[in-house]
Amino acid sequence: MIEKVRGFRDSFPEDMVPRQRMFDIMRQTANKFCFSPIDIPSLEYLELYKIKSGDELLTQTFSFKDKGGRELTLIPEATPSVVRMLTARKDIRKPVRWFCLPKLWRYEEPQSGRSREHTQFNADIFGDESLYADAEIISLACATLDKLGLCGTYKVRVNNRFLMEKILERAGIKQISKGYSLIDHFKKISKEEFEKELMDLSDDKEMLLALTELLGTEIKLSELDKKFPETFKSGNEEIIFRLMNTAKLVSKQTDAELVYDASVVRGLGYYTGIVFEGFDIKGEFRSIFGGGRYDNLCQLLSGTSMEAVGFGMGDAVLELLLRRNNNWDAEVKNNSVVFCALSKEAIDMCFSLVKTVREYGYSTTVDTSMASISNQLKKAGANGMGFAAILGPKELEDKKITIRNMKTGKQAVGSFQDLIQMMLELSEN
RNA sequence: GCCGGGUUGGGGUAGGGGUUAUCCUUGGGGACUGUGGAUCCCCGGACCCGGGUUCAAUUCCCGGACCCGGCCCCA
Repeated sequence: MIEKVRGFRDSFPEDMVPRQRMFDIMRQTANKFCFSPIDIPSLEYLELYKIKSGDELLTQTFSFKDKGGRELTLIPEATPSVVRMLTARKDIRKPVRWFCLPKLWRYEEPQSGRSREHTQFNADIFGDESLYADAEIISLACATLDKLGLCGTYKVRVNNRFLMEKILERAGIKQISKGYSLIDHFKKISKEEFEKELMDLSDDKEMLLALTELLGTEIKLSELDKKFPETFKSGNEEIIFRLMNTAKLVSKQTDAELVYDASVVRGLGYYTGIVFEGFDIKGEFRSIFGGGRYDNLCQLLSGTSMEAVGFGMGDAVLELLLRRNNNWDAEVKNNSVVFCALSKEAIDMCFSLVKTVREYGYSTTVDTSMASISNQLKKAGANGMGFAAILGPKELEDKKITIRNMKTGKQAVGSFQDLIQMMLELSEN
């Protein structure tokens, strides 16, 4: 027996059914927001990731040399490929709204909500620098979660990289990237530890105190202009208003709570405006989705300048969340029928009926086991079938068929032609 | 890459230096001779791998693999 590869997961029907339902909702929601589907390759040149990322990322890729000595890698993220595809075409009208559901791979230690292979719902808007694009991206992420039945269980924490830069400068912090790195750890390390490390970055104790205070506070975006500390406000009014207006637009699409949270900086260096993360309100899991504006990345990767804003939503954390909300079941399909054949002749007859039944939108199969009727019905019930169509010597003689609603137990007998009609009638009650 | 805890049939478990390895469940078959998850009967199925200690290891020791969780990182 050969074991499966570390960090990879087998997915059996009981998981794939709810997972497909989740992916279907992602696709449907993206379609409703007029995002077009694309697909990206699973392999790219490692080079594609060297440009924007440090060595850290490269050690966490599944990469190898192909037979021609080229360095390839299973893709660790979607954005570079999407950008490569977009900039390869000069004829695409802006703005561009694209989404995809690629599998991504990361060579790191598996832990809760994170395996070495996962699927990510990825959506971007290119060529639109406006706050409307920011709002649409966040709205799509929220609308998807709402549609999954998660409304009220999550909130979105928002920040803006420009605003943070100004704040760090005002706090006297010169090493901006070190500042971000420390802020990223704000929620993970103790307050004492944090303050100690913060003091190393600047001498302005008063400002650092104000910064620590701000980092520990969540402000509703609708009240940002009133509640934002005066110390950091002047000169940043424009960014604050943009954040507020973005939130106002998002609130037309979702009831999800949007809060300003200075500790959200995202690990990435390449974000250039708004950054955001979706969080489970109970705080049990890692972030549900994350994203932001990255207006400079296209230029870096391809030499073509292009504004962009997008998000990624992994399936692993989402699955944990849906499981916790008891929304991860393989539900009974009312439009499924099993033909219970009780004789050889009946089996033949069943097979000449299934095509029509399928054309009417039902999922159907024939039970050819020739087991007793009670065993066949037992099996049908266990398999969650909506109907059982029973065909035995009795029915064959009369050229009729018995149809049973497996949920209600109600039955009807009629001609083969009436089968669909009988199922419709049995569905109604 | 690092740290902690695990690993007994498909799932959940009991046990334990020498036994036919326990029980539940799932799966397969059958009875109830054409109407459902009941009951009864039968069957299949496991000690993660390698090395060491020992007369003897599934059990003890060491290493590895994998699983769970955490660090790093989060694209």
